[in-house]
This record gives sequence, C-alpha cells and structure tokens, in this order.
Amino acid sequence: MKKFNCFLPALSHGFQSPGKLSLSTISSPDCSLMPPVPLSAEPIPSSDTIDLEGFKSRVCHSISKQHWTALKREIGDLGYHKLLEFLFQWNVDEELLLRFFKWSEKENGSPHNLEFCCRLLHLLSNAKKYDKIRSLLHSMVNRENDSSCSVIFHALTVSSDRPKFNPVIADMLVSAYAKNSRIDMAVEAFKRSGDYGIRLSVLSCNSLLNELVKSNDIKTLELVYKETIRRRIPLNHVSFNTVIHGVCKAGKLRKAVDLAADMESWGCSPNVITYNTLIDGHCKMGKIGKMYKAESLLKEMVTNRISPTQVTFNILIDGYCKDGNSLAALRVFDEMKKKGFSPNAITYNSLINGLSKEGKIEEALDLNTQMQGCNVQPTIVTYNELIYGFCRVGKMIEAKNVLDEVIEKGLAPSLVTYNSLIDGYCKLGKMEEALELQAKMSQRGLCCDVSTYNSLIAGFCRAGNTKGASRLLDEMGENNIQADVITYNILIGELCRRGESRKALKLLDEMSELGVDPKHVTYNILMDGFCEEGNLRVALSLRERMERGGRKANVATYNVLIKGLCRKGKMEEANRLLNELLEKGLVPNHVTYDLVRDEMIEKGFMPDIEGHLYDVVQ
DNA sequence: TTAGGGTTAG
Repeated sequence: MKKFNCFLPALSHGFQSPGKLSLSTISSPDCSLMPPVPLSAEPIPSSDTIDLEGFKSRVCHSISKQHWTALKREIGDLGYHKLLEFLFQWNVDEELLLRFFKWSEKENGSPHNLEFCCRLLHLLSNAKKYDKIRSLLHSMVNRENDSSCSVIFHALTVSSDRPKFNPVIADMLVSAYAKNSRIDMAVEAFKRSGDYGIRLSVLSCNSLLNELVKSNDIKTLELVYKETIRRRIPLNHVSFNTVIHGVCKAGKLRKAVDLAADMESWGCSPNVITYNTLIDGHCKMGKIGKMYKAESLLKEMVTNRISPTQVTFNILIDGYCKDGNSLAALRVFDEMKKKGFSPNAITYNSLINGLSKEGKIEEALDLNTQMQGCNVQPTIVTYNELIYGFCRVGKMIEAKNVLDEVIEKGLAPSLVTYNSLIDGYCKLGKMEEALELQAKMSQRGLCCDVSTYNSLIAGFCRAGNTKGASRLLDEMGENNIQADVITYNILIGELCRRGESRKALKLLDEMSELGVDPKHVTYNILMDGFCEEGNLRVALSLRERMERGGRKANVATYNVLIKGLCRKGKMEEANRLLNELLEKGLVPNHVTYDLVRDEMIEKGFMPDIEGHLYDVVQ
C-alpha cells in the first residue's frame, strides 16, 4: 500500500490516547474500561469520591434520551473533545457515539477533527451502518475547510485497527464528493483509491462519471472511463450510457458510436437509452445530414429488436424542430401517435417551440389547444414558448397577455418568461417597456441573469443609446454577473458598427484574459468590422488567430472575407477563397450566392468555379 | 445510478 509522508495538519493534535492527555488526570479503578478524568473538571468528583461508572452511565443515558441540558451539566469544563475521547474508549454503541458527535459539532459550531471522523467511520463500517457512513461523509465533504484526499486516506489508514480499512468508506467518499458536485475531489478520491489498491463499486464510478458529464469535463470523463477499464471495474449499462452521453455532448459522435459497439465486449448490449442518447447526440451535435443519421440510428435500433419509446420520438421531433424543419417534426409526431405512443408535454413543447421559431404562431396556438384537448396540461415551458412565438412576430400585446394568463392560473413565471418578453420589447426598440418588465421581475424575486442584460444591452445599442448600454454594463458588474461570449459579441458588434474596430479588438483580448472563449461569430463580426474599414490585413490575421485557437473558418468567415476582398476590388483573391470554401467541403449559403451575384458578377467577374455554385449563378 | 422540452448575438 502506498504511504504518504505529507504534512498532516488535521492530525497534528488529538491522536494521543486518552491516557496520554496533557491535562492532569487521575486513573480510574479499572484502566481498561474507564477513561482518565480531569482533576479540576466539574462536576466530576474528586479521586476519593469519584463514581466513574455513574458518570459514564449518566452521560450515555443523557445522549441516548437526547437530554442535552443534563448532558451539558455532566460535561461541565471537561469539554466535548475530551468526552468524545472517553466515548471512544468506553466502546459505547456506535449510534450513541454518532449522536453525540453530531450534537457536539453543532454545539461547538465547528467540526471535530479528522481523526475522530475516521474512527467513527471505522466503527460504523464494522457495524455495517452504511446509511450512517453516507450521511457522515455527506457532512464531511460539505465543510468549508476540509482536508485533501491524501490526508483523509492517510487518516483512515492510521486510525484503523486493521491493516486495511473497509473499502466501502473510500467508495462512499467518491460518491459523496460526486453527489455534492465536488468533482475535483471526487476524481482525487477515485485516484487515491487506485493508489491504495481499493476496488471501487460500479455505483460510485457511475456517480463520478455522471457528474463529469453534467459539468462538461469530457477530458476527465474519458480518463476516468479508461481507468475504470484498466482497473477491471465491472461497468454496466448505466456506465456506458453515461460515457456515451458525455462523448456526444462533446460532439465526438463517431467515438460515441464506437463506444456503443465496444459495450458488447463487456457483456452489455446497447439498450434503448444507448440508442436514444446516440440519436439525441446526432440531433444536437451533428452537422450536414444529421437528421438522416439520426433516422438511420432509429432503423438500426429497430433492426436490433430494440423498440423505440416515447422519449425516442420526442428526441427526433425536437431534433427536426431545432433543424428548422417543423414539417418533418409533425410527420414524426403523426408516426408516433400511429405507433400508439401518447405525446406528452415535452412532445408538444418541442413542436410549439419549433413552430414559434419559424414564425408559425397560429399553428403553435392550435397545438396548444390540441394538447389541452388531450388532457396534457401546458407547463411554464409551453407558455414561455408561446410568449417567444408572439415576440418573434412582434405581437407584444398577445405575448404580454400570455404572461397575465400564467399569473392568473397561479403558475410561477420563470426567468425565461421575463427574458423572452424583455427581448421582444428590446427588438422593437421599446426600451421603456423592457425596463419596466425588468423592474417587475425583480419585484417577483427573480434576479436578472446574463441573458436579461444581453437583451437589454443589445436593445440600447440598436437604439444608439450608448449611455443606457453602459449603465447596464455597470449594473451587471454591481450584481456580480459575468459577461459571457454573447455580451462580448454585442459590444464588439456595436464598436465595429461605429467604425471603432481597434477598440473591438481590445475586447477580444479582454475575453481571452477573462477566460471567455470567443466563438466563430465573435471573429466573424470583428473581421467584418475591419473589412468594412478596408483593413483587410487585420481581417486576414484574425482568421489566422481564430484557426490557431482551434476554430476553422466556416462559411460565414469566408463570406465576410470574400465580401471584403470584392469591395477592395481584389477579385482574383476573392475567387481563390470561394474555391477554397468548396474544396474544404463547406456548403455555400444564400449569403455566398448573393455575394457572387452582386459583388463578383456586377463587377464583370465570372467566378472561376466548378459545380453547383456556378450552376446556381447561371 | 444513465436518455427528451423554454430566452439572449450573428
């Protein structure tokens, strides 16, 4: 077993046995049973009249009956720490000890030292009181100044009377950290368990894997997964499905599919959750032809005799809606009903959202009526989507009426409810109404988030009200709300529009300093700003900077640069970029076509390209 | 212990 020679501050006191206490002590009549008792402590009697058995009995009785006032009288000046030492030495029942342990921590206002925690954990594990261990570890891992894992593992080792402590404690420690979202510590406990040769259960590994997925730490997820395989921990469906989910979230779809195939060799065939996860991964993270791939996964699961469920259909419906294809979503919706699955609130919400995004508010309202007719109650999400739908088409009165309906029905409007409405007003330049709603949401106890501020700042920028935008930026700072990439995109865009691209570039540097990751659009807006100013050199250098940061130029990047080059009359270079776009397998969009038509052809330049783009131009 | 729904920029 690996031993650690590190400094152990938490163990630097209190490891001495009661017999070695620095406080003046007297010996009890029977040293093996009785603790040493301080001479001066009241109400412990003096040595000649002492009744230690009586003291022990009164103390234990008070704890078991929870007579805390009486117990306090018994303890006197002895102190909780000393009494705890005696309780350990008296070999009292572990539940009694735990009860005093918890009460005295509360009374003291500070936790007991790590040695006591570990000794108690050993007692509880010997008695197989696993729920109690779980609860004790839960409070241990939620402490502000808790010890590092190496200190805890060392303490567990030295406080145990056996060569190896019960591995269940380490297993539950990993789980406790994971379930309390202390991911770094959970990973550390996972590693230490390996160092100590402790075989963890699949349950605690799954907790850890799941928390890593939730926190989007896919790199660590993959490391932990590989390690579980190396340690031959018998992973189950939940483990594989969780890892596949994480890998999908990171956009590594091919890897996710490979993992699903690898499951077989571990005795786990992909199940309905595996397929649903893969389909959802493709819907959310796939690129061109993603819905085709999602459908082919559906076919594959049916071929493998795994029946799709309501969730499978919901995933597909939402996928088509997010892809801007509500028609296909409605086709799946019909298919789902034909196969005997009842749509639920999630089904309807996905469809209502998809229709709203496409500006089809009337159809969205019809579906809302339909869902209520089918006894599916609309949720706050449904109402938020209807509000969003009305806002999309500028129908603010109707949107506001939905909010009133929500309140009338006794439902609680959410942050998203207000954010959607505020954004609706901002987009129409109705800043007073937007600010009024911001005040109303605060009155309801809802705090603005970064989205609220982004909508408002963008609104003020559109209205040319720099002061208003600046005031909100200050308010964000005062409320400790961190600007995100969208905030920066808005500000960079505004500076570029004002012809202040240099200042905008400084914001890009600020983002890097603050750890806010710029996206494609951030660079594209900036490049556009420099192109508009005729500074192609900086625009092209930004493309290089973007690619160095791991983001390859997308169609929008090419469009911005081609436009800039055309404006400068650099038609040969523009044409070269156009060809490069096609060579890279990128699909030109309507902006590209417009550019070709308006900028290139009008300037008497016939693009020298092959394929469909040329055909379209013709 | 694993899978599905809502707002902000362009």
